[in-house]
Amino acid sequence: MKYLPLKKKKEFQRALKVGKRAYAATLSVVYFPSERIRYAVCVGKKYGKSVQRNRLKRLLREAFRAQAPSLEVPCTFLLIPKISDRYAYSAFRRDIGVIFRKEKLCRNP
RNA sequence: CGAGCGGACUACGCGGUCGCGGCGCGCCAUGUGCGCGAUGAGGAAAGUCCGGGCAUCGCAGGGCAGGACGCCUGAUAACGUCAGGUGAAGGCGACUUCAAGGAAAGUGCAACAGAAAUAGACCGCCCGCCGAAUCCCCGGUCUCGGGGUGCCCACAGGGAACACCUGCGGCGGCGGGUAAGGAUGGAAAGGCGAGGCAAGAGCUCACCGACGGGACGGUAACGCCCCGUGCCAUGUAAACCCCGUCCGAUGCAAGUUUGGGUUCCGUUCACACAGGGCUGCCCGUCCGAACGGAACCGUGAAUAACGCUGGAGCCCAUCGGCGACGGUGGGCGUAGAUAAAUGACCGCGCUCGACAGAACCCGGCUUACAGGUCCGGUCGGAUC
RNA sequence: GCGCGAGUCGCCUAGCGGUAUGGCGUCAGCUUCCCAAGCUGAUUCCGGCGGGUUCGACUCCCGUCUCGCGCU
Repeated sequence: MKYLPLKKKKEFQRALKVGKRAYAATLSVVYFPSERIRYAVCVGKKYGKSVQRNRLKRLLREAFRAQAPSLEVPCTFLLIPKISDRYAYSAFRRDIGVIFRKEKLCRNP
C-alpha cells in the first residue's frame, strides 16, 4: 500500500482552506478526509540549506510511514515541522502518534 | 630526531529488516497496481566569478558606444585558466607571491607637515654698496602726510682730539649670485668620494645608477659586454585616458510539438520610409500582420512530451614533449528527479566520521572542510 | 535555476580618495510649584568581514558573509 504525495499548488491551497489543524510539540498537521491516504511535508527555505531540508523531509516521511498503518479513516495530511536546531526521528514519530489518537483517527486509543 | 616546503590521493566500513527515484523483465489485466533484478550525488554537486558547447533571434556583416584582458613562449574548443620561462619582492633554504603595457600624447589629484610639492628662494653661504640704513603708530589709499624710535660696536694706523679719515672684523639694511646644508614628508631635481669655486652647482673626474646606440646569447620576455651622454621629465593609470588583443544579444523559466474548431465584433499599424524584429545607437537587412472581447461544441493547461544525458567522456598501456597537453591501441557503459529520490532501526569494528545534496552539459577559478595515506625536496641537531 | 541591488552611531540617514554629517534617542544644565514643550552643552559610529592598489581607502579593485528584489 502506497501513500501518495500531494504535488500541485492548488491541492496545497485547498488543504490549507478546508483542513482541520492539530498541534504537537515538534510539528503541526493539517488534514481532511479523502478516499486514500495522502500526505506531504512542508519544508521551505527558512529551514536551512538543502542538506538540512532534505534530512528533515526524510525524517518526516519515515515517521509518517511508521505511524500510517494504524489509521482507520483515510485522510490527506500536511506535515509542518516547527523550526529547531536539531530534528529527531523518535520525536516526530511520537508526536504523529499523539495527534492521530487525539483526533480519533486510529483504532488503538 | 625536530621544524618546515611542494605534489598526489581518500572522504567511516561490513551485515540484516523495512522504505525511496527512474530503468529492465514478469504478473494481475490497465491502476494513483504487485513482484523480482541490477543501479542511484560531490571534491567541492556550493558561490555564479570567467570561458565554451547547445538553442532562439533571417544571415552573424561593418562602425560607434560599452565591457574584459595586459611580461614572453606554448597548451587548449575557449578562457581572466593551465604549463614552462623572464623580471621584481619575501625567505638561511626547499619554495612562495605579483592586474607585471604606456607617466617626454594630454587632463586631473597629491590633505597635514614643511622654507619650498612639481616648483621655489624663508634661513643659511658668498660678492658689492650703505650706516639719516631702518623700525613702530595714526590718517590716507597706491605719488603720500604727521608723530615717535634711531646718527651702530670693537681694534689698529694717521690726527691735539671721544671730531674726522683709512683698514680688518662684528651687527644691521639693500641689491645680486648659489641650490652644497636646514626639524617636514610617501616623494625635495641622481648617490657617494675627490677636485674646483667668491660661495656653489655633473662645473670636472672615478665608481654605482639612469638614458641612448651597438655586438653576442636566446623563438621571445630578457640577460651580458662595449661605447657614448653629465643627467633633462616626482608619484598615481585597481583616476580619466592612450596603445594592443578579444567580445552580437538572450539564456534550458533557452527552445520544439500538442495546447482546439466555427461564427461575430472591436482596436493598432501598413501597401513604402511609417510600424515591428535582428542591437543600446547608426549603417545594413528582413517581415505582412498583431492584439483584445463575446457565443456554442470541447477541456489535463505556470500542464504533458521532447530538450535530458554518449560527452572537448572515464580508466589502463604505450609513444612524443621539461611540462600543460597531444597521438595510437585496448577496455568501460556510469543519476536524470520536477512538492523534486540515499533514510529509519538493530548488531560489530575503529582513529567516533568534516564541509556539504545533481536540476541542460562540460573546462577552470574562488570559497567551505574532521581526519587519514603516499611521494619528493629543505634547514637544524645528534651519531657513525 | 538565471539575473540584479544594498550593508555607515541604539534607529533613520548624508558624503564618495585626506582621521564621518544631520535628525530622533540618551545624559547633564537652564526654565517651571511639578511635568511636557523650549533653549544650551555633552555622549555614541574607526564604516558587514578579510585581503590588495595608494603616501593615505567609507570611497577604487578582488574575495566572502548577511539581507532584499526581479524573471514562471
